[in-house]
Amino acid sequence: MNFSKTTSYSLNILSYMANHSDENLSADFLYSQLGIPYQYLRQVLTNLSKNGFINSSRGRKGGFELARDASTIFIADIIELTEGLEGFNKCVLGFETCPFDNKCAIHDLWDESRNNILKILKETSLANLIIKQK
Amino acid sequence: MNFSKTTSYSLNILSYMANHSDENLSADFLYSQLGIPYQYLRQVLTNLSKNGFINSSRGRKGGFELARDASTIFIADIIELTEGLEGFNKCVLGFETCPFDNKCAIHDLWDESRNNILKILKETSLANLIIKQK
DNA sequence: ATTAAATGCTATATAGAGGTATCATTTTAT
DNA sequence: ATAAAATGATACCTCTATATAGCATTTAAT
Ligand code: SF4
Ligand code: SF4
Repeated sequence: MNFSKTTSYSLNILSYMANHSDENLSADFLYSQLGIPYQYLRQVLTNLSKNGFINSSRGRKGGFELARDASTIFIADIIELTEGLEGFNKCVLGFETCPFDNKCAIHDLWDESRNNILKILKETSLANLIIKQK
Repeated sequence: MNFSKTTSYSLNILSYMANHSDENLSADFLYSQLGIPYQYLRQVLTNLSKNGFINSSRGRKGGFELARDASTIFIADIIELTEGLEGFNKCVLGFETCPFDNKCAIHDLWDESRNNILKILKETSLANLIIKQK
């Protein structure tokens, strides 16, 4: 009942970048700032780059930066990339076909909570996120 | 962002049992009713048995049944056993130490949603769950 | 007593997420 | 030109959740 590490890493990286826009950040530097294992960090950066969240520049003085304005990148977009949002559409009890006649006692309550969360994820951008960052 | 299969299987099994209390259900029969891989089902049943959720009887006509009244077994108890509830206490972005000065824009909203879910899980018993079962 | 039907136990296999290691390529500083 | 500092690409390792297999033990029916 949590996002994957890859998702968390991605959110971590992007929110950091949003707070340091206009700066070109190398994997080496990001490694020193965030606690993400270096080689895995590299892979995540490649993934974010290939999918249009960040731009990369090679060679000495190369690095990464946000590809678009932080206000246009939403948390849900990132999660969609890293692990998908399908989980939010599944039965909480994990049933493929619901065995209950109408609905079980938990169905609607769960649905509501889940929709609340989805709403948050879809409406919160990286720009919203960093407003109060140190 | 979902419960583990083991959690879902456990919930599946126990809610079925709650709806068939007083009946002694064999692994073989449960296998025919629920879609859980047989050998894994056996392991999950053993786990539930060892942890006091169900009682087992061996030999011919053996099987499993709820160890206590369905109204005393809460969803949260089951999840606590199978995967723990620690996930509900973690930062949504997966940060070990929060990099934000006060809170990020998502913190409180997330907290609220998460508490709602926890509340549901803690207040809903197997008895509540099956009220409308087929 | 014997057999069949059940759980108890435990070893092993599989798949996927997470993590590591290397070499190739590009760019900049000297 | 050469070396250094960076990303691109890819192969492999490891760990855990999930799944499979088989033998041991218990109980009930005959
Ligand atoms: S009613 Fe309950 S069991 Fe059925 S799909 Fe909804 S949450 Fe799942
Ligand atoms: S403020 Fe945001 S980043 Fe910090 S702990 Fe809360 S959710 Fe995580």
